[in-house]
Parts: sequence; C-alpha cells; structure tokens
Amino acid sequence: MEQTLIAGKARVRFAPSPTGQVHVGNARTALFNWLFARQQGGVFILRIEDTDLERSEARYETQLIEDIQWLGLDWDEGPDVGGPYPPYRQSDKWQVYSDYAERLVAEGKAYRCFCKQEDLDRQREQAMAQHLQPNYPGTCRNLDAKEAERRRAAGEPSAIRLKIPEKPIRFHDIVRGWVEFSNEVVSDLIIVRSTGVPVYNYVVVVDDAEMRVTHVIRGDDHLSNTPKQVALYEALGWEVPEFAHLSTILGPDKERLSKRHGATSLANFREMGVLPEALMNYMALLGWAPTGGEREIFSPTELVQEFDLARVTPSPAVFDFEKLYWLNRHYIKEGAPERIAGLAEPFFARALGVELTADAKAWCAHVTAALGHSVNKLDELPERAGPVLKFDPAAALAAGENEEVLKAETTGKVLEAFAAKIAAEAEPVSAERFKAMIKEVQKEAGIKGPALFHPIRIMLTGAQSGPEFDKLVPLMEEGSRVLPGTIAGVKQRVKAFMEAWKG
RNA sequence: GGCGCUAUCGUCUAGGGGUUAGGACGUGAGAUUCUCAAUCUUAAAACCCGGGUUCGAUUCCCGGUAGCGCUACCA
Repeated sequence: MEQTLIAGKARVRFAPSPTGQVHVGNARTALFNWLFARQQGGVFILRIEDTDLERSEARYETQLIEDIQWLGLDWDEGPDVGGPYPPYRQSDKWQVYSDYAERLVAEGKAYRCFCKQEDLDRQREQAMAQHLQPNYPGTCRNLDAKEAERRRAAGEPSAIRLKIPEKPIRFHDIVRGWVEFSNEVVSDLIIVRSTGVPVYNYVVVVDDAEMRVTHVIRGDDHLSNTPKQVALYEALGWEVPEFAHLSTILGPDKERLSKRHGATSLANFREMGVLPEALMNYMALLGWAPTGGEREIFSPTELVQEFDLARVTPSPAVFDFEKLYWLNRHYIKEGAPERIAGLAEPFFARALGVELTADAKAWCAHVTAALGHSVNKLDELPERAGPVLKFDPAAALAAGENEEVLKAETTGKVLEAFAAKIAAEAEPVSAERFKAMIKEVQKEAGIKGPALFHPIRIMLTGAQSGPEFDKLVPLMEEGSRVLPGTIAGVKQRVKAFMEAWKG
C-alpha cells in the first residue's frame, strides 16, 4: 500500500455498525466528520461496520442511510454510492485481514498464541488482585517460530497476537493534544481469534488505512484503544492518521445519554417534529462554539464555513432538550411556510384520524401558519390547535377551571347577548364581524375585559385561555367547510354550547 | 484494581496571569394581550478542592476528589 495519506486531501469516515437506530451521539460524530470534510474540500466516507454479525441486520443499514440523509449529510463514498476503495461494508473482507495478519507473523511483528481462555482469565484475575495492570503475560511471545508452526500443524488452536514494541506510544489528537501511553499498559492484543475472525481494533486499522483515511474523528470511548491501533499502523508500516476524539454526550443525570433518557435517536427526533437543521445546529453547539462564543444560530452552510475541529471542547456535554426546542422554534418560524406545513400534515392526519383532502391540507397549512410559531416541535401542533380541532360543550361546562367564570353573575348576560347576535349572522362568520359583535355586546351590556372575553372564549373553545379570536374564527369556519363533521364552525359551537348551558 | 480523558452560572459555552469573568437555553420580574403561548426588556446565577510558581492565579505546574471511558479470542 502506498503512503499517500496526509499530503493529499482530507479523507474522513463515519463507520457505524448497523445494529439499530442512529443515536444522537453517533449522529454528532457523523456531523463533525461531515463538517470537517466539507469545509476542507475533502472526502466524506460512509462505511458500514458489520463485523458483528450477530447484532447486524441489513434492514438497519437502509434505516441508517435514511436517517443520516434526513439530517442533511451526504457522502462521497459509501456502500450505496461506491468509491475507489471498496468494499464499504466489512463483510466478506476476511481474506484481506488474514493476509495482513500472516504478513505480520512472517515479519515477527505478531505471533501465534496457544494460551487457553481459562489460563488467561486466571492470570488476569491474579494481576488485578495484586493491583497490577492485567496485561497478557507474554507466554507465547517468544515461542520458537518452528515450534509454533509445529503445534499449529498438529491442529492446536491459536490466535494471532500483535507484539507491542517496548517504547511509549504517542499520538496526536486534534481536540486533546499529544497523548502518551506507556507500553507497560498496552497489552499484546489478539488481532485474529483462534476461529480466524479478526478483531475490531485490527479491522478498523486495516479499513481506515486501505481507504486512505487521514483523520479519524470518533467518540472518545475509543481513546484508550488508540495506542493499540497506532502500534498496528506502525507494525504494518503505514502512516498514522490524525485523531480527534469527541467527548461523550450525557443525559441530565450526567450518565451516558441513552434510550432511557427519552427520544435520542434521529428517527425519534424526526417523529417528534424536530427539524433537521435545528438538530444539526444544536448538535454542532455540543462541544463546539465559534470564536467569541456569542453566536448560536448557524445554518448548515454557515456551519461548514465556521466550524473548526481545533476548537472542539474535550469535556463531556449534557444534552439539553430545552435548548434544542428553542432552536427548533426558531427554525419553525424561519422555515418556508409550505415546507413546515408539509411536515406538519402527518401530525394533523393522525390527530384527526382522517385522510386529508387537498382542501383539508390547505386548511392544516393555515392552522400551522397561524399557531405553529409558538410550538417546540411539530407534534405539539394538534394540541396547540386543540381549541379549533376539538369542541365539547359538556366538558367545558364541567371543567373545574372554568367554574369561576361560568358562575360569575355577568356571564349569562354575555352568553345570551352574544349567542343572539351570532344566530342572526350569515355564514361564514368573519374575524372582523366576530370582533365587532363582541364590541357591540360590550357596549350594550356594559361588560368588558375578562368578564366579557372569557365566557365567549369558553363557549367557542371550551377554555378561558388560548390563541386570539382573530386566528381562531377563520380557522373554525374554514375547518367546518373542508372537514364537516370533524371541525365545528362558529355558529354550530355557539348553538350547541347554549343548548348545553340551558339544559 | 490499573491506565487514560475531563472539570467556568442548573445546562451549553466564551475567555484567559491583573476582566464589572462575556453570550445562549432555562428560571424570576416587567412590558404587551381578554387569556395562554410566542415576543421584547430586565434580574439572579459560575471559575471543584489543596498545594506550588508568581508582585498577582479562575487561567500555568503538581496532588486530591469526582464523572466518564478503556482494560476481552466485544464493537
């Protein structure tokens, strides 16, 4: 393999295993790789790490690709688009791994190990009991090559171990600086199991080197494994790449963020109605801040320009849903109305339990435009629009929070007067007419402020607080036209409420 | 147990040998509105502890503590 690493353009990779949904931690790793590649004019590679055959499933790979694309990332090489260094999926590459391993054995940089699992376990326990580093004691390290070959030929099972050289291992990390490990604490690791299956730490090195990866950007759970990998690069005579180990994302309890903290996969966020650009913006801010640290809002394009791997913080970060929602509100407000409405549609369809006609879709778009700006995430829209979507006079009259307003002495007068006016009104009732009628009641009955508005509000929506009538009335009228039987109109509401009120 | 990484408001962070330690989310107050949400204004809120180095450390060094990770014929 030629040495064409660092001199050429940056090549980075995101290498997830297809074992389930893409988690925010991994998504953030993917994002930082992508930002780095795009800003350097480099290459972003997607590699599927499916060596863990038991846990990997093909359908997860499709899911995974969809999820990352939803976030807004694209890649130049990958299992779906190909590239100059295939395969981009690890299965069926075992021959390559085994060839390199044999080469290491032939060169004396690795050796066959015949130790039994029970012995290794025992030695490990002993070392720990004596407060020592539980390293492989080196039993087979200096076995005579001919002797080893004889035992192998005789059918004795053996694994292949890398010989860790007797010198400290240093490597450079873009976010942490130089990191050094004493060789005393790095054990001769198995690179190929006695079953012939290569081990992860070995496989990544071969894959990264074969794909000419120049910058390994990954989670910091790999930091302690890096010296082993560096030793492998060196044994194989390959140039060691730059590393960048990203800190862990924690939950509010400072534990590693996981399902138990709620929605944490890309699919979860999408289903909640979090916009991809909001999530991208938020994830970028977890561990990175621009110079000055005062700007918070970054479009994907701006992130590509401003992002700086060297400015990434090494300390772990707690995932703050509130801040994500704040950004999401911002992007819901800023987004093209047609796009936001399109994204909101499924939430209405589900809440209403009906197929949406073209007219109904247009109506949903109006609801979204009128009420969507105050919502944290799109799935809250039906609830926000509850005053329009739902109508239940009996429940409104029974609600404890309405009690005080309903039994106020002026309430009956307001209700009667307003209902009479509405009854005489032609449909549809306009927002202007509605407001004018309230004014008239105010003048005629001499009642104003909350005593006037609250009863009318309860009559119309069932609650004494909610969005402005100017917004509600047109939506109710249009809704009753395009979704008759599902959405009640203004006159219908008033009539039904008065019947319930009297009865 | 060993080794590694980390440590600024509740949270995300900026900063850095002398600063009123800056911004944002959230929280409190006010404005606005019939009301809720949103919005605007405003306030409170932080350098983990102990030693050094220094005229001076939150900043540099060492130690401690805590959190996390790795320590496998897991990935």
